[in-house]
Amino acid sequence: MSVVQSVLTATRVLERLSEPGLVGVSEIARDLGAPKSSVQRMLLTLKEAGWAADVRGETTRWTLTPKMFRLGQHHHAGNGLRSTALPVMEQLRDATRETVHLVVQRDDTVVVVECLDSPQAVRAHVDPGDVLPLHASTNGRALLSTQPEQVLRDLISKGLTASTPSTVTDPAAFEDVIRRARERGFASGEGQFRDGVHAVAAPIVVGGVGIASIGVSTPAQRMTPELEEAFGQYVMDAARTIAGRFGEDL
Amino acid sequence: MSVVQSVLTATRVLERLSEPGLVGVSEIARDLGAPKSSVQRMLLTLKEAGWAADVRGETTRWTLTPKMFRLGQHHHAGNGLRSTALPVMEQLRDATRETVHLVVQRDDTVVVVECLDSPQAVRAHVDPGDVLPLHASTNGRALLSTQPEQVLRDLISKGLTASTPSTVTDPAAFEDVIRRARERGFASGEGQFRDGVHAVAAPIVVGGVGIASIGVSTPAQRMTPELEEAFGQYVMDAARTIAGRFGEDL
DNA sequence: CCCAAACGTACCATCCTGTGGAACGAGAGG
DNA sequence: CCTCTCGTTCCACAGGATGGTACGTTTGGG
Repeated sequence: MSVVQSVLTATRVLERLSEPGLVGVSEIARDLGAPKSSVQRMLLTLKEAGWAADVRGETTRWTLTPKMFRLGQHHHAGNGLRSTALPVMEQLRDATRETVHLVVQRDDTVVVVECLDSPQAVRAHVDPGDVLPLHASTNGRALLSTQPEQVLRDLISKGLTASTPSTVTDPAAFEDVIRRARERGFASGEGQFRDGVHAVAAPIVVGGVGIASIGVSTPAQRMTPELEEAFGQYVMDAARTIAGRFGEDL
Repeated sequence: MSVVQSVLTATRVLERLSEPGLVGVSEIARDLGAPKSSVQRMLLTLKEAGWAADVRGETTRWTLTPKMFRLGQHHHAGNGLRSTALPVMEQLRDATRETVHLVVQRDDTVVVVECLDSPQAVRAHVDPGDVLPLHASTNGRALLSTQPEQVLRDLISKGLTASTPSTVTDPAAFEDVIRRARERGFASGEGQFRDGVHAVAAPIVVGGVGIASIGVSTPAQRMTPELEEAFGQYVMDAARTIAGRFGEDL
């Protein structure tokens, strides 16, 4: 089995970098028993790829960027989480008799991980793998509501494109939407991404980080303020349950 | 700036793998615009290095191992956590007037991330970077108490080596120690790693995973059962505070 | 005060390693 | 039966990765 040597080296460097504290080129080289120049090149490469960052002081030290953390969380969210979430999603679907979906964030979008269809004839649906805009999907807003103000501002400054005539694109109005979601603990919206669909969603928060979101979608005509509130409680419960169970499998 | 090409490819493959769902060689190759054979070799390499795993069914699919998640957590714990923990550690030191330290786990050991010395003349001390055995340090036991039984059994089956005459090495006795720590919410021990040092420690649990441990070490002669109980409450409070604040920085 | 050692960085000839096209066997589907 | 796609293997070539070496600084011991 032939294997790419430099990648093996790269992984060893990454492992070393994951250790607490900042390290210099020479120290890594010593630990790995590799030539300094090779390690130096490796670090520059990893920096280029966005995995390592150099902290330039009197002497250059290296550390990992949050990329590893993000990718790890992201993967875990999409895979480990799916099996954890499924039973809860089934409960939620049976309780609401509406379509239930689970999404994770990817950059400025959300990716649908799983979708359980409502048993009713008229129902909302998205396919696993579908990509929705972060700002124009209820699940995306639920995720946004867990994130620092700065992230929100960055997103807004990129411009909020409309997916339907109802999509909220005004910065101030959008901030209100997110603020409301923070207060209630769940997000809600009608026709933001697709006309005629009303959704309610809550973020799944693990370790203070919103790693995924679970939501319920209904045809807009079936939705009432009372139902919205009730579904809100349901999705929050479901999100908490999933978050609680999640992470027990290392 | 010269850069290792293959590593750039590797990172692109890893990023693709972090997406939810399993993927095949061809799909990755298509997404990346790279030759199938290159991707295939890359995947074998990543498997060899422990980052990717192949799920062999009728058609081979690939996914990430938990390695990325673990390294990411580990790094975050050692760095992001340090700044989060410092103020809490200072409080804890001032409240107890004893040495306070923060450790993270690495395999079957714990690594000291930070140590704030007691203001008293006679005091315990460890240096940041010091490596202690998981089973013979109170912080290690605190971490162990958060982990599945299987991990505990694995550790015991490797044999518990004694660091001092007092180190608990008997499997049954050790299981009792961990069980006690689970019940109380913190671990306590005297002279397990160094004679004359009595420590109390609580795990910092984020998302169900014990990512670090915070402890108080005193010279054994200063310790009393009442103090142990009081310090236990202190470290648990500190651990909870840190866990709560942690993770808010993406 | 100077020398030695350790740091991060840069260069470059050599050689080895990664490349990617091509081909294979196996299934799936029409 | 043919075709398309899957994962997998092979190999000659070429170009990139290698690591010894050297340089400019900074530290700290003598």
